[in-house]
Amino acid sequence: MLDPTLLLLASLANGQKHGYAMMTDIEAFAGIRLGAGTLYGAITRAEQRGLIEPAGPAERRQPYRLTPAGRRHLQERLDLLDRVQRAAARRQGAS
Amino acid sequence: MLDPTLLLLASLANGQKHGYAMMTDIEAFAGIRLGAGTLYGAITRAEQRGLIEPAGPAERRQPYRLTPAGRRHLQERLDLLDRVQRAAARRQGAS
DNA sequence: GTGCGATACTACGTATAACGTAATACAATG
DNA sequence: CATTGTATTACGTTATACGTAGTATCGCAC
Repeated sequence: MLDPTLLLLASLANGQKHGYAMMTDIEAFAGIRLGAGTLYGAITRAEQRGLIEPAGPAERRQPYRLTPAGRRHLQERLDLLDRVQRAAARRQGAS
Repeated sequence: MLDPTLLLLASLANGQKHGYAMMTDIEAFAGIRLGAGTLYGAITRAEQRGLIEPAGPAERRQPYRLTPAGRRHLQERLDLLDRVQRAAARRQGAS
């Protein structure tokens, strides 16, 4: 539907969060409930790609924050999203 | 990256097109070049889901058009995209 | 009229990742 | 002290994104 990675990055744009907090946050701001498998999978991959990083050592829960690369990546995605959304909406409206 | 289905529906919002035309159109308006496998796979699935339908019989090339359901689906996606984009952009800007 | 690139689509195989679910554990609340 | 919410890991399945190769037709140049 919508790239979980984007949702995750968007959630962290706000400040650091741990996985479960991202889950509820994403549900609140996007209306999309990511399952555990989807979310934590995406987190692991985003960390491997250097888009997010652990913020402090893990206890019971592991907070993450955006890296500079992650913030750049998010911005690029958002710009693309905006371009596509506008182009498509123009067509929908007009046709 | 961005759901091929959305791109395909957006491309058809403009008027009916066959596969290859969608490919070049999508590249032009979104800057995303979908490979043959991705595009025609998405077309087949979109047709099965009743989002698009063949516009006339196939000769060498098969044009498709949006169904009403497809147009509705596109609109919903675009609304969602817009909401998420705005929410995330606000966070990026502020934070 | 032949060669060649663009058009148009089909048919693969592979890899990834989305998704659901179950399991675990601790924390808080009644 | 039992139940619900928090927080994460583990795992199997399935869908699908993606690339590539193959086929065929078309149009244009030479």
